[in-house]
Amino acid sequence: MAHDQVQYGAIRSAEDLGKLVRAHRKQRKLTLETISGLGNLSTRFLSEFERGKETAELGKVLKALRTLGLEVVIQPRRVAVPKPSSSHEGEGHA
Amino acid sequence: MAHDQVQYGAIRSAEDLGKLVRAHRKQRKLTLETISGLGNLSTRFLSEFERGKETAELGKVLKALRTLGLEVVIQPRRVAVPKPSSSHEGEGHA
DNA sequence: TGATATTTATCCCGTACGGTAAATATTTGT
DNA sequence: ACAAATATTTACCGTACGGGATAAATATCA
Repeated sequence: MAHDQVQYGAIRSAEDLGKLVRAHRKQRKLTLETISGLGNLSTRFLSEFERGKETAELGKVLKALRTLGLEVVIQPRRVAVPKPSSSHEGEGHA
Repeated sequence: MAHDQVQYGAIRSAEDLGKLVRAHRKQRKLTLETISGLGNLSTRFLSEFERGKETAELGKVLKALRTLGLEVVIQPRRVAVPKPSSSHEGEGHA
């Protein structure tokens, strides 16, 4: 699989966030080093963050998101919408 | 002023996030201790987080948000929309 | 004012994170 | 497919701080 479509949307965990970020970055063909330079963040941090590090620091996470052109929106949780239809989601664990 | 309306929406900084969270919690008349119990988070952490601690850990931040019934949405940054009109925004620092 | 909520201080263990270089993994060209 | 080029991960080390428990100090509310 080369490039699935990035699934922007609600985040439940650090892992979710990391995966989304990595997908977004890859899609734009940017390297960790590039982001590192643009955002003044270490590649080490970025690497761990994208792999779902729970203990990544908030400030750096926000900076990484901004650097990548991503926006964080907070809103009252919506009542889980059913789901249109797709075959291979990737929900995984309950 | 007792309770302004909580401004859900885009987050730019840890401070923004903390303020939003605190406003949301207050609006629901919940105490730090209550959230602490529900989310298994220390009141110390919650207090610092709501006051904008940049170094708060991502995992705990997400947990706090969930516990408060808030949802995090990530999306490509929208091109800054003009602004309808209001008097006292609170932009502040450049 | 009394009750309730939030902040601060103290003690302390565990680890985030920045360089840097080496080890791996992934991508690309032919 | 294979090798070369490029990207990502991992190991080391040391400094610095996160955050848990708990109690005392403040602040806020009714």
